Amino acid sequence: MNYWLMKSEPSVYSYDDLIRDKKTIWDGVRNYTARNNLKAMKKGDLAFFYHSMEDKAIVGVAKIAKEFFPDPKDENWVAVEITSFKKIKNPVTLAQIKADKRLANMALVKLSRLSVQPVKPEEFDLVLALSEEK
DNA sequence: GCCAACGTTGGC
DNA sequence: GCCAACGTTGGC
Repeated sequence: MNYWLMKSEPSVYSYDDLIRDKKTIWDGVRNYTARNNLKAMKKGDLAFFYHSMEDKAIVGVAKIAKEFFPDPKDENWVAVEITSFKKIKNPVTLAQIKADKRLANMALVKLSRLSVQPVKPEEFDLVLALSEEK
């Protein structure tokens, strides 16, 4: 199983929106690196849901429900379908991640503009552990 | 094929 | 609002 991180501006589409909708099509990705990551996703993979801009925090976990298919809006690109999986207890902020040496190599820090990025299993576990802390 | 100009993302 | 980082475009 692989782990991912997908970014969204909460004012556009938030994790609470995903909870309300149960599932959503993740389309509109127009970056080759991000597209390659979408294509590498397998059904059942888990992805952190990151709120950019206002929150700058990981707020939930989504599950890949459907592997890549052509983006309904532009078939040169691809989309996946995700479902809400788990809302994180305490959001893990970008500042927290940057402050933790063990997470300093996360793509979120290194490749700050990439909207769909891979997460290492140990990073995934660490972030979840951070979210359990007060 | 190089690279300058330009556009976009997203943190600060 | 600014600007750094980075991706894309287009002239040569």
